[in-house]
Amino acid sequence: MSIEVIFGKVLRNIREDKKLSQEQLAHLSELDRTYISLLERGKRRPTINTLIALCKPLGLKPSEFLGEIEKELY
Amino acid sequence: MSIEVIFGKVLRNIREDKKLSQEQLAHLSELDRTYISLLERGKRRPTINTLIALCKPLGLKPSEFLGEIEKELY
DNA sequence: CTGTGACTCTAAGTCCGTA
DNA sequence: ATACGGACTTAGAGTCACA
Repeated sequence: MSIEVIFGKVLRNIREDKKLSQEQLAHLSELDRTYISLLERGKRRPTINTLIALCKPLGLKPSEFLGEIEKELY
Repeated sequence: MSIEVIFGKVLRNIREDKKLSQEQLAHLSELDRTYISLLERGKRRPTINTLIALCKPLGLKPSEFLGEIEKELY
């Protein structure tokens, strides 16, 4: 599975765990609502800056987020 | 300090620890030599795909790489 | 071996909307 | 609340010649 699809699945899992809507996460991370949707569906490859912006309101470290992705990669 | 500048410093540190030239790392990660240079000077914000491509030949996990960045951020 | 400017092309990311 | 599409602006991907 591609990196971006795995990224999207991890993002969705974490977001739903935190009981946040895409709209709420978009507002908190200062990103667009439709862009969060694109990311979760594996349609975009975020920059590390975007990753860090997303992690802040989700309450976990970027390294922890990537750790989740690595579980699927290797 | 901006994320991309920190990223560049971390990348350079790790690369030099591994005794690799930019040219060697470029070849191993299948990226362009001048692009490595841009990254190390903080002129680009890499996607997570680029980060993962760089980590493979450097022999560390992307999450470990981001851990180094977090040390400077927080 | 590396920095840099210039360049093209592609994708990131936004904003409007509809269902 | 989310998926999806179109149109759009900005910035990264990727390369080259030259210092």
